Amino acid sequence: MNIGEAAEQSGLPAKTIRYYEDIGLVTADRRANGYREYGEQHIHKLRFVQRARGLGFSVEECRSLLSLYEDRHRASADVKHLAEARLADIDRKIEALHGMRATLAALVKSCHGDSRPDCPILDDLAGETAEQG
Amino acid sequence: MNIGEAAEQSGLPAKTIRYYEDIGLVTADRRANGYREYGEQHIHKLRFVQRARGLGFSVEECRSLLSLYEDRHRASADVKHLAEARLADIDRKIEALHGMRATLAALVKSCHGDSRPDCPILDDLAGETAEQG
DNA sequence: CTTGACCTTCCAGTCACTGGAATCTCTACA
DNA sequence: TGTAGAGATTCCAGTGACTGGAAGGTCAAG
Repeated sequence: MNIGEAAEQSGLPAKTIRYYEDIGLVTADRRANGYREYGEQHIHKLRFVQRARGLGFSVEECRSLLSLYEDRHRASADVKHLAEARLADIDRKIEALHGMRATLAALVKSCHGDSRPDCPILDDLAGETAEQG
Repeated sequence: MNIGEAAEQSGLPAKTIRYYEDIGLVTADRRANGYREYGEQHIHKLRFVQRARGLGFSVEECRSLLSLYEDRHRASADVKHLAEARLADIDRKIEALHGMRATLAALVKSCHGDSRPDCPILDDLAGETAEQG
């Protein structure tokens, strides 16, 4: 199939699929006319990457996962380590976002939000009240 | 003061301060020798930006916040709208991360993580089990 | 034979910096 | 006075993961 259908099947934009080929992540075959030709195994890999990216794995982590996936002799522990590192990343991000959220929510709550010019949010950002966060 | 001390005072790397000047966010004065000269009001703005960036505002949002901060006639409602939009962003991100976390945690849990080659994480990414997430 | 959809490559832009090279200025010390 | 070293300057390039757009080639339908 052509790249357009591969895009539909994999849920990735054609641009992104070409980009993945550029960086050597998933490489298509070529037809006589120069068009890329995708088969089931290509779609499989593209969907794999699409899903892993959706779970927050970086493109380089996707590359590792793909090669682990292709290596029939790899240990599941290798994969588990990658997944656990991602899990820790996610936990750190969630925590950081909760911190931001708390600070911002407090600021929003303290702001009367009308046409008056005094604004606790700006005052806080400017450090004109007690430092926090 | 020079950019080095401004960096210390504001908590931003000198490189970043130059970058902010490049994009017209916070512009220093210049001395006869070409060195940037920072005063209290510059440090104030730099810290403002540093804090706002730490709360997840984009550089362009920081620009808006700064100009609102400088506008003695602005309404606090304007600022509140920006902050509320950020809050909604943060909530969306937290939710997305929780989704990722749940899926990944389930995968990690189901993986025996030893030297055997079969790995539920890869199987799931490859779509070989029931689709989820 | 033309139209229009789809494909190709390549270049540039995004965001928010960051690293590094080449060069200039200032301060301290022998 | 010379020099060493810290710190300043500009400019260019790279990061990650795409995305947009231009210029042109290919294909199927009418």
